[in-house]
Amino acid sequence: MIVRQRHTRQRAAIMSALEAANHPCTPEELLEAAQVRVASIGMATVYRAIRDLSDEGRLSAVALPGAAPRYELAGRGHHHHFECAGCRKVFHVDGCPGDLARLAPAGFTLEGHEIVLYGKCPGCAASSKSA
Amino acid sequence: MIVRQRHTRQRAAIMSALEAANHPCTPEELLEAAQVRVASIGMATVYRAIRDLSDEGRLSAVALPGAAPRYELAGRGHHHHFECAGCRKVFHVDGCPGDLARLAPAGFTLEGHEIVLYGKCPGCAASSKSA
DNA sequence: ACCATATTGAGTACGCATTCCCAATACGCT
DNA sequence: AGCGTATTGGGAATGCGTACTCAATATGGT
Repeated sequence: MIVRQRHTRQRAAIMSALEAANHPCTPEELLEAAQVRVASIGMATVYRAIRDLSDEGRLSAVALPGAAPRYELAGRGHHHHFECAGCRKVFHVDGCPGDLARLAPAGFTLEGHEIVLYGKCPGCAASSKSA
Repeated sequence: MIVRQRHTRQRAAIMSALEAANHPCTPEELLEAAQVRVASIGMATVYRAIRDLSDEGRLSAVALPGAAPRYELAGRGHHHHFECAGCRKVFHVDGCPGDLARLAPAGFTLEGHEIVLYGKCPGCAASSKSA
């Protein structure tokens, strides 16, 4: 018989870190969050988990302009992201303006789109006021 | 007297390559295009020109998700971009849906946004049909 | 509990884009 | 034309994110 994949504390720690965070995380963020549960966990394990979980379709990558990719739980449906200019954290945005096809120049076939909002998250907006 | 900056064939070649291309270019693209005019030009010069011209405000960087930054002539006003899934070239998109503030979650301050369209440019749409 | 083997952790290696280094060269003011 | 100096070219060096190596360990079916 072929053993495909084992359930390890490390992978569980990474998945629950991602669930708890509720926002797309960098590998670095995942490492720190997972270390709370499994102190000895290393970067290589985080990257392997990201690769394997992505292959299984349980994780999806979020590419952002000029930033390292983040990872979020898959199955959230079409949505976009908000990057805070203060803490650089990335949050989910549930709406979509739709109807972007009219923006595409003539002759271009539109297959998809990405929208990224920039600004301050509630925490950073508050601290920049008090500063 | 302080000599600030000299006009060199290299910098002129890079600027005119950018004007001729009429789309945001990678440093690599700029190198190749500039080599048509100044055969001996090297990457270091391209990167220096990008830095200096950006500092002067004549060039602006275009960051795209999961792709190396492109550079375009500054002063084009608010616009977005279209990345071809075939040739990976990036094109200008002149419209903007506007009114993205309502997408931002409650408590978030919106300061800017980026929209990237994906699909096929006219050339790649044609070649994928014939293939 | 045993054992075959998938997984881990730490360091090392890698790929890529970008910058540095420095002697040779080109610019442009006089 | 002469000269001081900014610029060039190209190879080497850097920084960063990510993948590999391999001995030690943990997992889970029996």
